[in-house]
Amino acid sequence: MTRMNRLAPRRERLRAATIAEIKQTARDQVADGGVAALSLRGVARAMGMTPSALYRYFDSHDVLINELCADAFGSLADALEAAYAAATDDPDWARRWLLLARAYRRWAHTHRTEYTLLFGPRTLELEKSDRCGDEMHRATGVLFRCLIEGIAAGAVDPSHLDGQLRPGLRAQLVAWGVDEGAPISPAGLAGALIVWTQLHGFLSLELFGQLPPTFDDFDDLYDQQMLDAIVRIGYRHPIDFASVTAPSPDVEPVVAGAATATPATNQATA
Amino acid sequence: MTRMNRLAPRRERLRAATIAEIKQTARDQVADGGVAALSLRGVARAMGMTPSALYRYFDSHDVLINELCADAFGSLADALEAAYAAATDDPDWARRWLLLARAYRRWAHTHRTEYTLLFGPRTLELEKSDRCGDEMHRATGVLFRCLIEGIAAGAVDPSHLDGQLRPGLRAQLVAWGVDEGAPISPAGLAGALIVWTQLHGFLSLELFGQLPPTFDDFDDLYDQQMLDAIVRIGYRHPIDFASVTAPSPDVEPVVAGAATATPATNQATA
DNA sequence: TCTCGATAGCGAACAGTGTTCTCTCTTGAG
DNA sequence: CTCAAGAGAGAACACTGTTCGCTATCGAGA
Repeated sequence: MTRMNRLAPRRERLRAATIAEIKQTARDQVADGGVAALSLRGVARAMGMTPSALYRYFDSHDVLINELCADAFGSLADALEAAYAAATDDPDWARRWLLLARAYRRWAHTHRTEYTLLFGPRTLELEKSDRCGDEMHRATGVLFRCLIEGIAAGAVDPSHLDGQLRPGLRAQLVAWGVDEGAPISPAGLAGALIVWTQLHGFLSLELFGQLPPTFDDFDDLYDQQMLDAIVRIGYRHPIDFASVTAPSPDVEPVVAGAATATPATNQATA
Repeated sequence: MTRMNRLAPRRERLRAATIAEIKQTARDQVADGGVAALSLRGVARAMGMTPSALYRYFDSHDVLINELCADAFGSLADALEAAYAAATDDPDWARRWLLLARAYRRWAHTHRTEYTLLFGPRTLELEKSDRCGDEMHRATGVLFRCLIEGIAAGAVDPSHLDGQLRPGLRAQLVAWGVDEGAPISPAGLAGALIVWTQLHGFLSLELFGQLPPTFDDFDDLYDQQMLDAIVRIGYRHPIDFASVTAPSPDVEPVVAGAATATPATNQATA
């Protein structure tokens, strides 16, 4: 352990670089052809390696995929955190929410293959406390944080949902809130779940091609649903749907600029 | 062509039976192990056949899967149509909607593997006007019919959504309505899309294990979201959330009794 | 009743896959 | 300078989808 601090990392750096290259090659392979087209032999071939050599870095085909999932969730979480951070100075909470929701959708669009990887059916069981689950939790956490802050700041008042909660459901919500350490009423949690469900449902339908095919553009429909959703859970101020959606939705550099924030995950956004 | 009407079908009957057996065996194989576990060789092995013999009935592995998807959509559509038909005598439209929504969820639960098959990412491109797409359209059609009838009957008044529709979005909605032949306002279509998105989003999250894991039961949460959704799009009458959800949700035989309606698809529900 | 074309099925083969061995070379630390 | 740890190669095994050629059987027309 003399000057190992400098030299020992040498080998580990090479190893990390190889891992990164494998992952990137795998992502490319997934990009054209879907998850089913990801083959270890193909990755090895593209890298000029032997298939067996890959097993020095990944125990199996499935753990590679799992690792890609975790990276993708991390990338999504980074994008959302950056978008939310960039929007904190906006005094209009509805607009903050819309920017965050748009950031989510933009990530889903620019990382289509990763999105299908994440939100398609889980073919392989990922054990709890996995890195994959942690990163997912981090991503959804940003959404819930935004909603909770809106409620806490008084911009949203979900108390009218109270009457919808049967005793059993209320108890479940309370337990969940305690588990998450979220200082928020059961009605607020129910409202957050409504919005999260709406957002996820829309993107799932859109990206898997199950929205009306006659549409040639779902931007406005998405904005409308995301704003209506917060109205529904008790956003107190009137929203001018025409003006708030006016700024062209595809120029916002919110996500793009944040992709390289943490080097650990920016490979997934390349 | 003498009495071919009687005898020629003999061979075709055998062929149809073999096709049915192949599909059923394939479904079983998918049931434990996911889509990835469906192998033609495995099916052939289980049937005491040669892999190559299967190609007399299905051109390829992907075609088989596509056929299973179409069957599954057909089964879902049957279940929804039966549930909706069974609920038409209920004078309370909200309750009709809830029964239909529950039927959807029950189908998703009892046909978990089919559900993941249908709403996971499309690995293989299904060309338009495919039987798969037709059956899907039939299934979603029931949902939209219910919503449209609620609006037409005056139980739902979505006109407050009108202010949310920017001109471009309104035009798209109108065009879609014309394409579907749905005599309904753009606001009504937007409302129907909101509800459909909410329903799909919930089931997608629930069945793919992305709702809060601390919950031990999502029945009440589902009912709450489905009822809140119709309130949101303008259901005019007050809903007693406590009483309408009171009847135990898992005794309703709506779907089960209807599964054998059409022999063409009941194999998928077996 | 006999014959003939269509059909079902078999068996071998090819190319591809994940995975596991063993064996060799290089590299970095003592 | 030595030597263990790591990286990689290469062969092999069991499996996959798919194709091709062969052989029975079956049903319809003569």
